[in-house]
Amino acid sequence: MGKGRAPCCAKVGLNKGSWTPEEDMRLVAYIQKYGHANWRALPKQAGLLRCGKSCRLRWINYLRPDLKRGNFTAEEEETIIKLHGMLGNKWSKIASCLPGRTDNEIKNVWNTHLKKRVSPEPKKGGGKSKKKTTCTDVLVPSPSPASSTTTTNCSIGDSAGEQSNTSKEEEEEEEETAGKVEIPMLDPCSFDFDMLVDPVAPELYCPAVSTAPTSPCSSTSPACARGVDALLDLPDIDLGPELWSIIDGDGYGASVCTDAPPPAWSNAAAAACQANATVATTSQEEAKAEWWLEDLEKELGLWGPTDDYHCHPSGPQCQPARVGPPPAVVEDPVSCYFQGGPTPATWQGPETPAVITSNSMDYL
DNA sequence: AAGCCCCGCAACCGCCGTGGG
DNA sequence: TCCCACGGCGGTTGCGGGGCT
Repeated sequence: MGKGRAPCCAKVGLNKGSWTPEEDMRLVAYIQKYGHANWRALPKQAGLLRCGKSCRLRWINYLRPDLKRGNFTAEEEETIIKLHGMLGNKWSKIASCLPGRTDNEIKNVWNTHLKKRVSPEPKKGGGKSKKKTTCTDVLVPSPSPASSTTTTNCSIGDSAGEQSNTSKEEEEEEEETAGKVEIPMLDPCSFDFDMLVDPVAPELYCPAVSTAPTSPCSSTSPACARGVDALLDLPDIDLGPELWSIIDGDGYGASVCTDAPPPAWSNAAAAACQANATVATTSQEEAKAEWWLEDLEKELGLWGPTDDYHCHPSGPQCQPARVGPPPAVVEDPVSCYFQGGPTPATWQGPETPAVITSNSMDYL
């Protein structure tokens, strides 16, 4: 199949390389409002000079609100090693076992140091050892019950949680990867990995709209975040000062679900969106959406002083922006976002974003 | 202090599988 | 049944950061 396949997009004139904060904001804003039903059409509709694939990758690997940032925990490493032993380079499958982690991230981690750990290679050139905080060095601050439980639940061996630096354990891991050791608690032959929640699956963002996976109007997605409407007067919006003012709260409170969905939407998606309009506007949801958006804005450098982090001065709701307990200490909001951040972590809403809660691992 | 070199990560590239017309 | 478009996946690359000499 795949005959006569045309390029995914006309690549002439498209931006390549690193994404700019502007592009990120556009992409996020667009997806928040319209979802990502059609990646190919998305960049055009969003006013991005990017390939659809590039947008998808950027969203999946970097901009998704449920991403867990920070170093891999020992448990996660353990899981990766074991799953890799069973599945091989099925990064997406492995990623489905590690909530908040992307296949790309896992692939990188594997190629950079887990592979060496499993099958150590002689260090070349005398081994210039760069200071490298191993994944076991720093535990990802996971303020959320969700993120804290997921890794635990996903652990397969009973050694989970232990530092796996001893040579003995390395040997064991090697044996396991060679298939010589029985894998407790999980039989890859009988286990249906497809049952796992795909971290990339749209329904993660729209769990309440099963018939419209890419509908942005999920009650758990940040879809109804403030400012999105205005921001998304795309593709003609000019990312000038007015945009930032919009982002800063001028458009706050508008529910995207009250808007007519884009033509690309299916009727079901549109209906679901409309149906959810009333549901998706609870204060908690708004707060969550704002929480996430604020974090993203912060990350993108669109906000100024860090003390504005939780309470933007121009925001009309400078009060209870966040429902969950405010991060005890927010020394660095950016790193906060990327490490524990806007994930549902601090979210206390009834439907803990589903995303990839520990329930996802119940299949194990 | 400066240059070199290595490592990690983000992003790109190309192929594959699937679904629709 | 064939063709096409699209999303997804895995491999690879290149740049930037940071440690070492």
